[in-house]
Amino acid sequence: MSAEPESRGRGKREETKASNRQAIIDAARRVFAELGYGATTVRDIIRATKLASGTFYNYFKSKEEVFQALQDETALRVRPRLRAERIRARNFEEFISGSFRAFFDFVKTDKVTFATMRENQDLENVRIDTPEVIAGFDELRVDLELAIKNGVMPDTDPDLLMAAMVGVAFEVAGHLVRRSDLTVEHAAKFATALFLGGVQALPRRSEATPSA
Amino acid sequence: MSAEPESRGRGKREETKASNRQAIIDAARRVFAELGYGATTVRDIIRATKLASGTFYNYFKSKEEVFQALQDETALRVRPRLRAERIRARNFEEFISGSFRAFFDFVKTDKVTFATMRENQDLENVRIDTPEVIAGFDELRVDLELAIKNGVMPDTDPDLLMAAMVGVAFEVAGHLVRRSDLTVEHAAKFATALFLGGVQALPRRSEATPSA
DNA sequence: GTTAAAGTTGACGCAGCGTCATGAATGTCT
DNA sequence: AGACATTCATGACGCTGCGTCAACTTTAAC
Repeated sequence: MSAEPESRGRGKREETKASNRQAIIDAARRVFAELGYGATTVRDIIRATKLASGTFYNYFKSKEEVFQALQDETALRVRPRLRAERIRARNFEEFISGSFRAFFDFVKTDKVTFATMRENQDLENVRIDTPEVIAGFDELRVDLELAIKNGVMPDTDPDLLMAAMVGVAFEVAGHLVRRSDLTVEHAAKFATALFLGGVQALPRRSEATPSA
Repeated sequence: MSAEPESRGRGKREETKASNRQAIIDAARRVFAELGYGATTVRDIIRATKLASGTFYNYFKSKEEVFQALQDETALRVRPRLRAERIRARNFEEFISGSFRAFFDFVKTDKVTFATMRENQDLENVRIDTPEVIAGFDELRVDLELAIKNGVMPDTDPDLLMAAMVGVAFEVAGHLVRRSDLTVEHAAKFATALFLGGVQALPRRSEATPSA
């Protein structure tokens, strides 16, 4: 009666704590997907689990917080892919096209997650502003700044460029999910071409920005 | 005891109907701005009015629906401006730059509306998918298709181009609201340059798309 | 002035919210 | 091993918002 298969030496306490938390997150994912974020109640989530209602609040303050946890899980899966693409890139073109391709690829294969993440059957949506997601955006901006410093890219406003890439990525991804005739390949080519062609024409910081 | 100042010959019935509806919408605008969309309840809205709770449901099905009405009011103000800019445009450059400038201009002068529209103090956001807004997007797409037909623009996927413009517009607008050092002028120049430069490089439909 | 239609009102039943006293399970110390 | 302390699950509780509906009031029609 020894040698538990569970990860080494964690006390039973931590054990169930982790498993309860995960149970709630998993239930939440299922319920959000089924009812949509707006229509889901904390009670719906906890009912989809073996736990009692009070227990929910030992782990999360609200359904928003569970949703954030889901977002973070997702971002945690996507970020490394994007990172890898960008590190692998040997020039600016690969940097851009790799990023878009990786993101669109994720979106297409993981439609459900993206759909739940982006919009629900109602009009309710949730801002994608969890720490993990913000960190992902920041990573992109830092890399853009690096590209500028290395002279691979014109010295333009990296904030705006990041915003533009994010905007295009998400909005095009929306079409990618909805339109069946649209391939990842095509979407990525489109976005890449737009930015490669456009970046050269962007206003340089020395010209237009008043300073900070 | 005659000659009411109110618009001609409308019965008293229609009169109060319109005024009640507007009272609810106005109250909603105030309350959303104060509490944020997520935290606001139908009761909060109706309490900010002289009406009884039941009356709310004679005019709207839910707070979502009032919000949509607000969105539509906003879109109704923005659309004509965008339309005007595009009609005035004598070439593709003016088409693009006019659109962005008009939109950013609206956003900057009407920060509150845009902020309430886009995000609330919580993480909650609402999808901007009301009929009026969609119609605005469609208008843009139709104009893009026209530009393609006229040979002013390469024959690329107008859906994706529209998505890209919308994505950039909204995401950059977000920065415009937050960053005080960012001018409408700069943001518009940025977005315009990106698209003018980028569009030329976009994949043509004859090359890449398999068809419909 | 009478009657019909339309619209307003607030009380009602129902459901979800977040809390908290209770008790069970786990860890600790001797 | 047993006794005590700690941590945590539980579900009932009070509260608030939801959407409905029967009763009433106001306007329109004749």
